[in-house]
Amino acid sequence: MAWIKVSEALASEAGRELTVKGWVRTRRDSKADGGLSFIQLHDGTCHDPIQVVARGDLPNYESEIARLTTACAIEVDGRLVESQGKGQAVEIEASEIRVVGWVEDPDTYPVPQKRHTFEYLREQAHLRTRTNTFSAMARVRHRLAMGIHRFFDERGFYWVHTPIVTSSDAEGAGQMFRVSTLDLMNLPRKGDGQQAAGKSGEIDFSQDFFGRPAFLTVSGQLEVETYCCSLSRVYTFGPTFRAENSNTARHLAEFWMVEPEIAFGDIHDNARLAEEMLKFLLDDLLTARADDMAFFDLRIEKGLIERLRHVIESPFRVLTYTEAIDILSKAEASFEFPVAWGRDLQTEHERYLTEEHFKQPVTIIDWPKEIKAFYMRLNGDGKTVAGMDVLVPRIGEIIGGSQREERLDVLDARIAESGLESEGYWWYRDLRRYGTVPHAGFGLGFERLILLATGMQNIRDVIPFPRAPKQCEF
RNA sequence: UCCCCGAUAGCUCAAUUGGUAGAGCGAGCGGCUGUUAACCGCUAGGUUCCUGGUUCGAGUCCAGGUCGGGGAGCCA
Repeated sequence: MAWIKVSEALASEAGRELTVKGWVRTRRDSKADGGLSFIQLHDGTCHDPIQVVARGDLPNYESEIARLTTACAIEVDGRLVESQGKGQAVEIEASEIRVVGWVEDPDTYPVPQKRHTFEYLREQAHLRTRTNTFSAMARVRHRLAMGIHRFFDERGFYWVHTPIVTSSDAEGAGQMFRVSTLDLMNLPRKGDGQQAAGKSGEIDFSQDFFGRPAFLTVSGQLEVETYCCSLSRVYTFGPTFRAENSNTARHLAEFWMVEPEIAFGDIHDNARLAEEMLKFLLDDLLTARADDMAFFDLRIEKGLIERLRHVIESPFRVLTYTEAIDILSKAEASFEFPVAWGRDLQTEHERYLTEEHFKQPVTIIDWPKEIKAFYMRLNGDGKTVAGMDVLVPRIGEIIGGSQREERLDVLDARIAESGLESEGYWWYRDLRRYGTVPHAGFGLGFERLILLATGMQNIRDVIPFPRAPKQCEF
């Protein structure tokens, strides 16, 4: 008999002989018809389990089948039949059930079939994917990741594998994780040839693995710009690391980021690309994972699907920072932090704009240069730069991007203003020396996209093994 | 990093002024039923987060720590 996925079995016509393999969700027994058991079997290929009917006359019924508990792994041979009961169209009439793996102690199995808090399941990250929510999350995450590749591939973008280990500190913004093979108990010091613990003086990184300080990347942007200035349309998609001691439901120390970069494009092309991408991804997800999305809509956030459709169907509101400040200063809401031109927007301001004033995603462009990174293109007014933040309800900032400064003299001035050393950016400056071109790009926090798409509240629940301050189990 | 809250059975939570630690869910056994968030009965299950202190007596009060949650900052 052909071994098929549960998803395929559920979509098949009755009468088919088949084999399915998976894990028991529940077993219910009945004394009817000489005894039988109903087993809900799940293999992760779709949201719904399939019901297996095991008759009492199966040879191992008393010895094994009647002792199956949640999470036992089994193989089932049988025939797909129309279900006599309500709740499912088809079920499997088992002709043979083989137990592959038992659960050693059902009483202490960490994830029995009952409600659990997400906080508890986080401590059981190796088992939580056996629950409805986390298997749905895994399928949604996969679909969104594949959607990102498909979206860009269909539009002629090349996926560039920017390095994880880097010596440049991208924006000088985020705290970085150091990568080193030096002996922490005996660090080499500058000054003389002798190495001795406790000696004063700076650490001599020339003796480190790379011969210089190295870190985990906080962004692939600077590197991907080099490919953009040759391949025209590129993107990175990979893990990113921030050593910030931030403990919130929206931050991770290790997260995945999508960073497209387009040549011969400006801030408006950039904003359009961001909007088109988000809409494509959400629309594709609602179609391809309708089963899981219905679950999130029912159990995680009521009205989720309707809200996502609203995001897909209504144009994003694009406005300048100056306009945003104007709206906020006229707002009747009372803010904890003051609203004034030149100050960064606080979370409460972002939420007001996207949740209360516009009630849809908002793209804010043209920010004061003092509060944005050095590489953002200086506008004609000399006061603002072509930066861009996309804000969405409930999440806040989901995308941050900009048109890049392509003029070498302006870039050098901005590097100097920002107090950075221009030497480290020699290769970044070279892009402006040899065939410079207007270009733009943005970074999308992949896990924040998943929060938006699923209605989940905590970012640690939309990545398989979350890494955060004091959290690196598994 | 800052502010607030919390930690008691496998899980979620009770426990009055400091005085014998309980329930629901889950689990095991039995009953009933083409069951499906099943239902009914019985049973088992505890170093009350850690260290120290106050007290005749601490789950409860005090100090320090660890971990978790909510909010903020920073950001994606």
